[in-house]
Amino acid sequence: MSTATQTNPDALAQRLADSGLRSTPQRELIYRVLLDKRDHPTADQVFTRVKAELPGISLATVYNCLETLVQCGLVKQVNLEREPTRYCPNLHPHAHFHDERTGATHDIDLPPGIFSELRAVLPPGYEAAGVEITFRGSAVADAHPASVQ
Amino acid sequence: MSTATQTNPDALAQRLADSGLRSTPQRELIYRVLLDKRDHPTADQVFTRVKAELPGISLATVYNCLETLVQCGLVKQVNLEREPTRYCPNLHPHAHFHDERTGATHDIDLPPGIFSELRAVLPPGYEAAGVEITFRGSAVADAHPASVQ
DNA sequence: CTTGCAACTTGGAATCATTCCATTTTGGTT
DNA sequence: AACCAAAATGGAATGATTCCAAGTTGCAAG
Repeated sequence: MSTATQTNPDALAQRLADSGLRSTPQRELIYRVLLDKRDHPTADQVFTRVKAELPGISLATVYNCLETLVQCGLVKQVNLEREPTRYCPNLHPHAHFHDERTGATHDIDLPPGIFSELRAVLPPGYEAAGVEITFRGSAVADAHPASVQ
Repeated sequence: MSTATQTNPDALAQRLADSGLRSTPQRELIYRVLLDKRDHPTADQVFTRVKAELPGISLATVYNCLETLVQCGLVKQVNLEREPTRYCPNLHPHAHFHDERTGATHDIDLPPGIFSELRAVLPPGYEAAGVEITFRGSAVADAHPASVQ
């Protein structure tokens, strides 16, 4: 597996360099925080977590860094309804399951074939660069402990 | 086909009554405007269109009425990224295609089987009440004139 | 009818995530 | 060691949406 699809702390410096961007303590910390607890935090939640280690950081910087990570392709934005944007370092193709009872968002791994099946439903002339699949419902406790928010 | 899944102007009074709500000129007009031009307008766009016929209406009322129509089940909200919410009177199960070049949103009819296929990818313990599928890409002009925005 | 009143509408203020901006700081080069 | 573009910072601005308090209206009961 190439660094491009991995989600490890060291991928950051490489990715930044590839894009002609600098590695900064703020960017490194924010990326580390995202990898550390993969519960799809909002910018504000990231801000809170990051302040514990770097009290002087500003919310604007958190937004800036998250944006940078998204540009680099190391992090994906997840938008559910009109709620604040959430950030996800899982680069594998996956869907999201929004548990309406708990408010948690779980990652759902997808079988490789599903995307071609979905593209097949598009009428001629439609070229899809990406598909986003979001389930909404409720899940039994601890089905996927790692992705509970 | 029952009134419940139709999208015609007369379904409104019935649906409102069923929910113990009143039929008002504002609600009727807003619903009519949505049926009239199915281009997934924002609340603001609905406001503009509705003012032409009812100049005294307020934006707050437009939000209120749209919310009421959503509650009744006659209209669905469509959220794309962080953009303003759009409103859609198409009650048939369908996906959305967001054309990044034009900004337009097209409805994509889905074959009936697709939902069970998608539910099949959920791990045990996950109960999906709904699925939302959004494509992002570009489409050739006039592929679906009726749903171009 | 007409009265009563809860439901509805209205305009303006408030909210809140996010972006913008002007200024200061910093990483890395010459 | 000086330089400078890139980055960080705090605070103001933005924009969609919601909230609120006051005025209006649909309609059911008398």
